[in-house]
Amino acid sequence: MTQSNEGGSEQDIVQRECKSQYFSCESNNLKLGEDFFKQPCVCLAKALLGKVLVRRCADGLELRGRVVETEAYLGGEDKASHSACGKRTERNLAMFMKPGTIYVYPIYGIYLCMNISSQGEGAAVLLRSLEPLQGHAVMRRLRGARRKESSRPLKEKELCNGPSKLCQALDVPRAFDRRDLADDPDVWLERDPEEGPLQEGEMVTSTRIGIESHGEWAAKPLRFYLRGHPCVSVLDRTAEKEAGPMQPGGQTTVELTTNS
DNA sequence: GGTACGATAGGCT
DNA sequence: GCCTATCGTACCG
Repeated sequence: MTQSNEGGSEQDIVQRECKSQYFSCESNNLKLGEDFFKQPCVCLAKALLGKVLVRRCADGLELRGRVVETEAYLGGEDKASHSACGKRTERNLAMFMKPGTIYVYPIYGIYLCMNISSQGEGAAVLLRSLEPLQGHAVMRRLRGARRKESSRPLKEKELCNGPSKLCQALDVPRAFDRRDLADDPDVWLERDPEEGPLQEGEMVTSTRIGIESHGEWAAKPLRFYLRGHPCVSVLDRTAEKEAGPMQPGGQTTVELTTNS
């Protein structure tokens, strides 16, 4: 039995979300072009925070999620990068393509991760988590596909709070590898019309996740997330303390609509 | 609520 | 044999 606060079938929910005045489907003026991606890896990783990833599905339905956590993989001397020491393979070729190129790779056999090529040889930004904005019902179905039917329902903040979860929730396939995020009908990035520039203290800088085996590069401050945001995958309380007290109004306040 | 653990799976090198 | 994860479960406060 599926249950929703708003009631109605999945189709109803989809219709309602699509009609939301907040999400105009004619939002070309919000779309980020190639110039946005043409910046150094760390700058792009920070600039992506607060931007909105849009996925237009085959049936025309649009799914949206706000980027709340990223990691920079620099290439070259960055030992944790797939492109460390300039290593170029069939798998990671997208990292060396023009800024804005999508790099999708499979991990642990069953999952995918989505990156965006930046300026810099072999450099790319990993998208680690999103705040679901539009298409929750579809995201929930996509995320539930691989879970046991008996398992507890996912909370809204759990739909996209991990690099492979967001690929599942937004139906990002391996076939998106090497496609251009600045010029693709199925997937793109938008500015959030409601969001101003990041306030001081609103971003946390931390270490990257899951790369413990890479020695000193595991300790580099190359992960960035929106402070206090419920959809961040892994919190770093130490880094948050070192960043000092939260500015008044500096905390990211988010109202998630269901099952929070 | 959180944290920690083992099991999982397939492609890449 | 390693991997930029995730899930279900157990256990703790």
